[in-house]
Amino acid sequence: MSDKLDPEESKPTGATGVVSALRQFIMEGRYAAGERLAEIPVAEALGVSRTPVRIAFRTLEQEGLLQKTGKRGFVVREFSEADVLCGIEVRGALEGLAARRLAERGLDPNMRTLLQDCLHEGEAVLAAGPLSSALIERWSRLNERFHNGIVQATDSRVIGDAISRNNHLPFASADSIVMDHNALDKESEKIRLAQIHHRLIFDAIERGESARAEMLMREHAYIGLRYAPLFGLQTLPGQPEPEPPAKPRRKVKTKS
Amino acid sequence: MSDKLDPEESKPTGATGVVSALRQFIMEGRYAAGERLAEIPVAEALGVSRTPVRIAFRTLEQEGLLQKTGKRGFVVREFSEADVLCGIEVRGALEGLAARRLAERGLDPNMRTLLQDCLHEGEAVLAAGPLSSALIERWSRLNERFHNGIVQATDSRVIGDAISRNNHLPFASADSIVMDHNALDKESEKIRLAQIHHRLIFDAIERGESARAEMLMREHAYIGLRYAPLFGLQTLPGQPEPEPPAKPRRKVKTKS
DNA sequence: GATCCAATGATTGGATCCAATTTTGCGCGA
DNA sequence: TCGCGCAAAATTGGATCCAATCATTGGATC
Repeated sequence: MSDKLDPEESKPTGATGVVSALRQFIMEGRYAAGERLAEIPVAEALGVSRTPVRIAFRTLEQEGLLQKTGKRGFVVREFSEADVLCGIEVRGALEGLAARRLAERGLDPNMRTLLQDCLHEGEAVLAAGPLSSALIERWSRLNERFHNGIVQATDSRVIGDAISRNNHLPFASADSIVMDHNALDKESEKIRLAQIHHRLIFDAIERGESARAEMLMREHAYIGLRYAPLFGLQTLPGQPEPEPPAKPRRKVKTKS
Repeated sequence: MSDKLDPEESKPTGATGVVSALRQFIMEGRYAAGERLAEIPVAEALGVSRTPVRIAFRTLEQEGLLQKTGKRGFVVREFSEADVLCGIEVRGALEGLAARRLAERGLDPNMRTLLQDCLHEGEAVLAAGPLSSALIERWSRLNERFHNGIVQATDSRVIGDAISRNNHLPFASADSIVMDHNALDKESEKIRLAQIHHRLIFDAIERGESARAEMLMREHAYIGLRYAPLFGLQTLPGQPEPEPPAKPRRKVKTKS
């Protein structure tokens, strides 16, 4: 409750609290990419002892946000544009796998109604007039339920765990689609398209069209990145590069 | 050096040593699936203090080998047959993604020679007469180099990290193909087929046939599991189930 | 006899202390 | 002036100690 955004006063509760506090600090840029993190300063900044910080460092290393540097210490990992694309493609591959399996094994009634609820909720959001922050919040929740639902409908936690770990990367989660609250009209187009994707994915799953379900889900993952230029949106909030039109950068031709 | 398999005498060096020791204990079944692990007994068994054990528990939890139980303590996670299949499919999806990207972006000369070396080495292993444990070891190494090479040729560590994390599951790594040292003739057939897969994958990558490279890599992942009955081998070493011939277990039909 | 409450034991989480290793800084010599 | 080496400080890893919380068992009461 008290670990919101107080500068130096928030004592995170427990080691998990330290992990989430550090995650937040890294995402906010308070610990810049490439910066070295030592245990003692971080412990003092958070008002805890070194022990939970040490555990948190290892956890964040496994999550991929920190990186061992040489023999001693950790640095905040920096992510390139290629990393962002890879993270999104990994999510597409894994969620696509889940969708395919679901299409092959069939949808149980509970999951069917859950997904349909998400579709109806999506229609409601789109019908509710011009996009607002509250509507984005509603969309975000239903989007999360839709994606989580498909993943959890798998009969094993293995895929879900892999997706969760990938989602620890700050840009790779399905919830990081809508960003620009200043271009709501353009974001609205993106949500409209995402809703169409959801309908098509549900439809393909229900019909048992597993290959189509997989491919639609993989394409759906690109919606936050590759679709942005379609609507006059920037790819990444911080970086102004709108997308080089065509990069035929094949490094080496097959020597025939 | 000293942490091999001495019952109660091996002091693992460092926290990472504790992690690998526990991993080994879990794989060997010394800590059975579902068994609860407490810090103090494990620390005493390993001859270290509780601190590295605590860190190791968190690490193994992230890796998926341990699981929080209620409010207190960890249990060794148990994996179903569905989990095994999922782990293999996840690897196929991710390595397939890597192969596709590699086919699309082109192969740089170093990687090309590395992969070709693996192919030549594979031919040499197959030409070296009847399969032996030493040859299996050679195959295992080249197989690892081949798979790692394709993954690391990606221009981002994100896919490789995801695969590494998946490979922490004891059954999901590409190196867990060959198991049965008592049916070497049959395993030899599997290696022969895997070598063909490798050649085809390399060929598809080199020709830029990205979709084909991806699909071949995904299929290749099944070789340890789905291909076993083809050669009269058991699917899993411990479990005698050779594969139910056909399971049309679609749970719910689409109500048309 | 059963159920609920309390007390004690067990176990985990955090803090501090100690040792080991690495890094940095300063001085001396070439 | 540059490089090498030694020493000191900083930082990390491990061990132990203390507090807090959860579980189990025993007793008492209904």
